[in-house]
Amino acid sequence: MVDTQARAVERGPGRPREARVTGAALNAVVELITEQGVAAVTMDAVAARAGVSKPALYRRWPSKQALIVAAAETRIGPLSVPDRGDLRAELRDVLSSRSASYRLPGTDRLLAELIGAAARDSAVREEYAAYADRVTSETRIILERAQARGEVRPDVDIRSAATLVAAPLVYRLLAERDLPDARFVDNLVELIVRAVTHES
Amino acid sequence: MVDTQARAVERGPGRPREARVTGAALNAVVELITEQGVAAVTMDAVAARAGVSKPALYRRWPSKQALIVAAAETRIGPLSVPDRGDLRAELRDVLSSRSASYRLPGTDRLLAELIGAAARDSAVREEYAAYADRVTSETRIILERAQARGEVRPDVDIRSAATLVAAPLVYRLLAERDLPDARFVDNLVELIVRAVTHES
DNA sequence: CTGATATCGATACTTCCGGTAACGAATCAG
DNA sequence: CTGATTCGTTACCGGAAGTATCGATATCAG
Repeated sequence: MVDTQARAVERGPGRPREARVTGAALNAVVELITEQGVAAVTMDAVAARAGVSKPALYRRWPSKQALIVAAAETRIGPLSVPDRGDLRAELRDVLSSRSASYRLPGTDRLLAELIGAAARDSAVREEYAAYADRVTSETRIILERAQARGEVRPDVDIRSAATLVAAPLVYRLLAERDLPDARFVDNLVELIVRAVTHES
Repeated sequence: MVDTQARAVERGPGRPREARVTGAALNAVVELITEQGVAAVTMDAVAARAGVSKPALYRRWPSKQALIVAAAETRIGPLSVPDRGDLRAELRDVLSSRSASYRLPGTDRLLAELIGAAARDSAVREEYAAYADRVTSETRIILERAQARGEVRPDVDIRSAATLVAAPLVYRLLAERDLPDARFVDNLVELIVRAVTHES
């Protein structure tokens, strides 16, 4: 990840890492988790599926959990949030995009495993926190822009509101064990807009 | 849990289960997870800490994950929701109570492990789904009562709104890695009330 | 071209942990 | 008393995470 890119740039001595290995491994994780569930994701299975040796995996990621975090990031990365000058439209954009990611098969298990891994290992936890922050920052940006425009009431606490926007999709997926569909997104947008703006 | 109570009532032949074992095991799980983290919760460690044998654990819970689910339920069980005739007050009640539970040390790790375990094992998943449903039902009840009173707009979708209420606390705890404090609860209550009622 | 370095795949290994089996002792119902 | 089920103790099995070592290969510095 960061390590890989840095090494690819600085180009120290020795045989360079084969680019094929990294991609194949991340793919294998997603495939295994989608087809057979989290329990099937063993390092041996990932190595076999990717056509790669186990030590090659450990040269790239310090643990299985770190590998899973990296795989998750290929699925649910940060989004770009174009400024459309309209809170409702931007909320609909970001929530629709994210709910589409969440509806991909296997994403629920990937996310659940991510949370579990973060609880286990402190190194993974920090990486996960940074990732989560990156993911939620766009929501915060949308709200801040709208507040600057006067569309969002000045007394609204942006951080609380950002949590209110980001949380329901994940909760619907992981706690309520259901897919966040378009109707749910519509309902959320209306509720949130009413919560943070001056509309009646 | 259910199994234990049923057996304690029907009283079949044979040596009865020692009540001490169940409680000591659940305590040990919470203590271990709080003091040393999830990784320290091995069945051997739980047995040792509880002064109990490993087979005694497996006579009560079919797997380690089931044991953790049971331990979690002792921490974050369902709440009673007295009808106070006022949406804002009832929301404040339920969110304050729940955020107090979440602030107990170790609850974050317990919850994260719960989600991870649900992703791994289908039996645990169903048990967890039932538990989650129990937990969120009170929120739904509050909203339905308020809608019947006319306090909540008739066009509000109760299920979506219930998710909007239940999700932020957990999200703040697990994704944003921060404790849901009283100020956050206040902010949420105001945002949600504005979202679902006729107030401007 | 040469030597140093770091990768590759393959294999074997250690270690830890979840879960089970087998025991004798204890405690109930009938 | 008899049969059933629990208890704790101990030992064991199997799987999976992570490491070590190997010869072979690829790149860089000089």
